[in-house]
Amino acid sequence: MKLKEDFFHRDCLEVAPDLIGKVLVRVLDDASEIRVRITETESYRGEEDTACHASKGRTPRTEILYGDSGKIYVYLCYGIHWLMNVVTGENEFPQAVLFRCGERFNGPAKLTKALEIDKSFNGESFIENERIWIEDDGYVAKIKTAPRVGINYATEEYRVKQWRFIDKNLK
DNA sequence: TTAGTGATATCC
DNA sequence: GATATCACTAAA
Repeated sequence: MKLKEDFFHRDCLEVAPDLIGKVLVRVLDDASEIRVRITETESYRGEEDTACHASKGRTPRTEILYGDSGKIYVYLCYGIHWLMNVVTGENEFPQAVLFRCGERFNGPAKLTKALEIDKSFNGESFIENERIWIEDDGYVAKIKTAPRVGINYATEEYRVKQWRFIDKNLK
């Protein structure tokens, strides 16, 4: 069953753990299909979250975070790596969930590389998309939380937040 | 531990 | 126009 907009139209702190165990389906240009179970996500929530890209205000890049839930936010990190997020929650409230890790893949950039994600996906949606979507196959994950990683620039208050979600059954 | 890489934001 | 920054990876 494909996830609909309802699923994404909630607070990212609800969506992120719910995405654990879901299946990310990607159809490549040659029509081959890749299915990856999501094992790790992180929430980035609001302008007051100093780890969130939107914390410095609304810019052309972060504009999408203020937009419709279910949209894909892809951005280039360190000049090499594409990281993929999905926008969640209400319009005008910038928040997103980062896909950090999937089954067989450790690391957000390996994930996007394997799935051949690039900036052409930025602004696309997971809802009613022919190239990429997310399915619920009934698998129920055991969720464990942890502090987010790679956000040393954030303030102490937000560095310690347990906004990283991992499937305890794997790892 | 460090180099590589390039879009973005921020400073002229 | 210039430069500092960055939610990473691979090689050593």
